[in-house]
Amino acid sequence: MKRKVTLKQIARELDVSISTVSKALRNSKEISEDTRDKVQAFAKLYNYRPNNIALSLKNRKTKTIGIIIPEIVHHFFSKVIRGIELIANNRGYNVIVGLSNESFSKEVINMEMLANGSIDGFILSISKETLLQQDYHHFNETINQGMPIVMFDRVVKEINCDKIIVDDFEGSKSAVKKLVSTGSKNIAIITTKDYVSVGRLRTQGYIEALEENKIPPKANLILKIDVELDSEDHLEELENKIEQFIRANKNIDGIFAVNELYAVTAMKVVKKYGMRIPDDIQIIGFTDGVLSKHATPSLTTVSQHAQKMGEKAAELLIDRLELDLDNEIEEEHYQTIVIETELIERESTK
Amino acid sequence: MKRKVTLKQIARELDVSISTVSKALRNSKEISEDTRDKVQAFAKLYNYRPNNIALSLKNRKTKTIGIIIPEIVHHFFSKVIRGIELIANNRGYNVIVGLSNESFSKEVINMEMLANGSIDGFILSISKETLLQQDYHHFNETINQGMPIVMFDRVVKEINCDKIIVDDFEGSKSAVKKLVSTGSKNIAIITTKDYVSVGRLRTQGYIEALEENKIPPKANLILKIDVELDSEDHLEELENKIEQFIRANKNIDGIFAVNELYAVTAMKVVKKYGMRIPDDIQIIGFTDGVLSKHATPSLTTVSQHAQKMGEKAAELLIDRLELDLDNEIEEEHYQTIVIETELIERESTK
DNA sequence: ATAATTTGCGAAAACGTTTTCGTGTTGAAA
DNA sequence: TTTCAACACGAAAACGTTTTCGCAAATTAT
Repeated sequence: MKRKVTLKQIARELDVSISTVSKALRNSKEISEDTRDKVQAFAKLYNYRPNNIALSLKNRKTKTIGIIIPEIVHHFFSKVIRGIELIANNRGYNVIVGLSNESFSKEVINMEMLANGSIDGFILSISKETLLQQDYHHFNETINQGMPIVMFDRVVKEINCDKIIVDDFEGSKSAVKKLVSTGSKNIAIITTKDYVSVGRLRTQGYIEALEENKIPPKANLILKIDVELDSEDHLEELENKIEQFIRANKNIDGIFAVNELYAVTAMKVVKKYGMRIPDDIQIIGFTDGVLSKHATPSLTTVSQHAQKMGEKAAELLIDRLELDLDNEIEEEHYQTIVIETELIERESTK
Repeated sequence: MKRKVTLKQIARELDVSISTVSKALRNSKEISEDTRDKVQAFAKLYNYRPNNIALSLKNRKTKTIGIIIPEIVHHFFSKVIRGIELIANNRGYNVIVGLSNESFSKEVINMEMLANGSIDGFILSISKETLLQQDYHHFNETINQGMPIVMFDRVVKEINCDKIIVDDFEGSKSAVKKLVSTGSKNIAIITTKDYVSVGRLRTQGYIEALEENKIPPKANLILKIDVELDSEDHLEELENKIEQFIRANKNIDGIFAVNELYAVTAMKVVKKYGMRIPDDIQIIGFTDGVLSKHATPSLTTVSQHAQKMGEKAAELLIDRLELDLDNEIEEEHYQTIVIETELIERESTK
């Protein structure tokens, strides 16, 4: 087992100084051709690679991006990561992932762990618990220490930073409009409680779409699910809630669900009651995940372009990181980029 | 914007030496109670946190694990990551993720990037292209440099390292046995080409289960899919292949598919042909992902306990990392841990 | 009062780089 | 022959830690 070779070892072996080795490897003109060749040959032979940690310390930047997300076993988030990783890698950055697991304290701890020099900046989506408690001090502290943050999807207006969001409002509106235009009269929405910003926005889009079509929204057609039921362990309970809801409103002929899970669960219930999709009832979901694509019938859905969100987030962050280097004048101009949604029509709508 | 405070700054501010500050913060007995309190108060006030990079350089370990996987938008892999992250975090490690995207060169580049000091060890699953080319030099080089590797799921016997695998052979055998015992006579398998080790093993399990039940395996009931068709872009082609296969073998009354995608696609085709599941034909998949759970009918499947695989991998790696510290005697005793599979029975079987 | 010990702290090295500055040697110009 | 520039290289600082060692002052033991 040969350990990694360092400049010092090469220097000793070749009987020159460390600085000479370093310069020779970087093709400095200061070094004679002779020594340069000799050093480079030796370095190649022993497969020398500069130590990243030492470079990070010296340069005071790590070329690493920290990602904090609530959950990784999730089509949307993993697609975002893929987008981030793609861009990051192309631009010479690595990606380090922390999971908050929807918990406030894990989010804080994870961020503190990474903020102490391990990374150059964050890309994150806020945990539900944090949104609920509305405690954002850790974001501000991080930013105040000069570490940029880019938030995506679950963002919050209280924090001043770059943001990538999906147009939840318009996306949801277009989905509901589609239901209206294809003949649904009693359109229900299955959404989250309001403190989840994306849920709230999608609910608003639903209401506005109805109003624009002169359909008065009815409170009993709005089902707000508690986020606790989102996890895979509470599938049954979720199903029960939706079943009750549908049984209590037999006249529903269109459902807009704010995520995939709600949509497929609704579909299951609807099928159980013998209603035909899309003839008797149309369904549209949000997030173009693997469930929508492979459901039977396949699910019409609002695509969020998750991967593009990740790519944009990475670009924004890296741009800011590399801009900070030159312009030490802090360009405190934060952007919020809206990624357009797209209605992907499949079999669950007419 | 206040930059992160360092020992040096605290020292200057309090008019003591850097070493005094360092010792005071670590509650060294060398330092008087007076100075200790003073330093600690000051550090707390300015929210001092030691710089991870400096620590990494000094200690020559980063407390970071590198993960290389072929694809992150994949239920199995993201569950593994979740398991790794869980254990890693509990034991004070971070996790840095690289994606090979099933490509040999990206795998090599990613590993080289991380191996230069950024991480203490690897957890990885080999890309299909690497398996195809059978070029494993990068693994050996990494190991030779004293950086431990733990492989999971897609492993290879040529490399000497810790491994976590699923019992593909037994898992597949038990699935096929289940089909036999519930009355299927003509059982087909939809699998991958043989160079994907897990595909090969599952095919072997299928054959052995048949033989143990005195059913002669028939070549025409074995469909080997080219991995190129696995991506989401080739769904149609995959579906066509499976459709042809089923049409050519109308007597099939049981299907064992070596992954979720093949299983749900087969299900789709079967339903299209008006066959009832499980009455006319039973289906079992492999990998307990979100598709199996939410398919209609829900899919009986062989669960691989992906999260547990990740946890075990992380434990194995960290154990070795922390053992190396004390015992500089290299305990070159590598383990291969087999995670038992579990047949999760749902609606697609009798 | 002297010797021995303890106490409290600082200097410096080390981890692996890059880079600035200084310096001795060489060759050419004066 | 003297003067100067070019050349080729080394020493040292810096990034932020931890830790070993040394040393003066204070305290205790003789």
